[in-house]
Amino acid sequence: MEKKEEICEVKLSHSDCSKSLLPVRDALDALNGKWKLQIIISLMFGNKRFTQIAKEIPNITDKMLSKELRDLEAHELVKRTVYDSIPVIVEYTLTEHGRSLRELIEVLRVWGIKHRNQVMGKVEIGDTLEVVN
Amino acid sequence: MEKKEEICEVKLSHSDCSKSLLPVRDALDALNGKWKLQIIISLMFGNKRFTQIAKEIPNITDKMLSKELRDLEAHELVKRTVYDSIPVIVEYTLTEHGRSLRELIEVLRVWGIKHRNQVMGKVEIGDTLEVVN
DNA sequence: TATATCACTATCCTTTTGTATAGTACTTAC
DNA sequence: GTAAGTACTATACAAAAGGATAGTGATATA
Repeated sequence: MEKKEEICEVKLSHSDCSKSLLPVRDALDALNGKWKLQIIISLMFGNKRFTQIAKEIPNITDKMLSKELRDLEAHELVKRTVYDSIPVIVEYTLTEHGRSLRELIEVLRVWGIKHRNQVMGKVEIGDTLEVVN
Repeated sequence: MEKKEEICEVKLSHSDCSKSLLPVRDALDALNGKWKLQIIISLMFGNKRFTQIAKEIPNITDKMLSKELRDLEAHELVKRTVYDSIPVIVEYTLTEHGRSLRELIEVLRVWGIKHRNQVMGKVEIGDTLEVVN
């Protein structure tokens, strides 16, 4: 009978947890990898053309930018517009859905600053370290 | 002279944008991949032991869980405690710093639901699709 | 004519991520 | 004594992500 109670407890916790896991998984599927959020940030600051974005984001290669923009388009976060002027101009803009990531990015940015101060200041992790105080 | 103005505009925007990019990059470095946030969510719901976490998160393998827990420990988000009882019990808990991700996860969860409703309902993307309405 | 820009694509390679399967040393349950 | 659970590690492999470099066809600039 102890066993039965335990199962109930586990099931409840498991079910609650799953309810959180699924949407977070969905979000991560759309925003995965090193570059997507950085591209979205760049577009929030008004960048629009391929080469501009490439210059804005340190170390991104053309190949990655091209691939990630295609992914973001498929997820309806970014819109690609081709103007058939001479020469042809390709413009990238955020969709309404893409702009709705503003809050998430803000929270991530604030947490990132905290993380850098609390953890990265002490020990060198990765390659983006700059000396703190 | 048009050129000079343009350079100023780009520089300003670039500098502002970089200020956002760096912390977000820091955050992504600590939280990257498919599993870290899911593990943290699982620990927020009170799970603590290796096998429990493994059961809680769909499709994670022992190898990945083991690796990601080590990464999270290195970033001071998770604490690993060994009790030398018989048999030995290993407990994983969130650190204060790990718990500070609660808001981020909540925002991500809410956005994930919105994303599922707005985008994933229409077209099949990935393997987590369930029929909407 | 030579160089540069734009918006990419192609190729090759390495690293990381993820899967599958098995095994270990211990203990508890049946 | 057999099976199952705990907390992993080891091995082998496939797939995806990411990096480096070069090239393309257009046009614009010097």
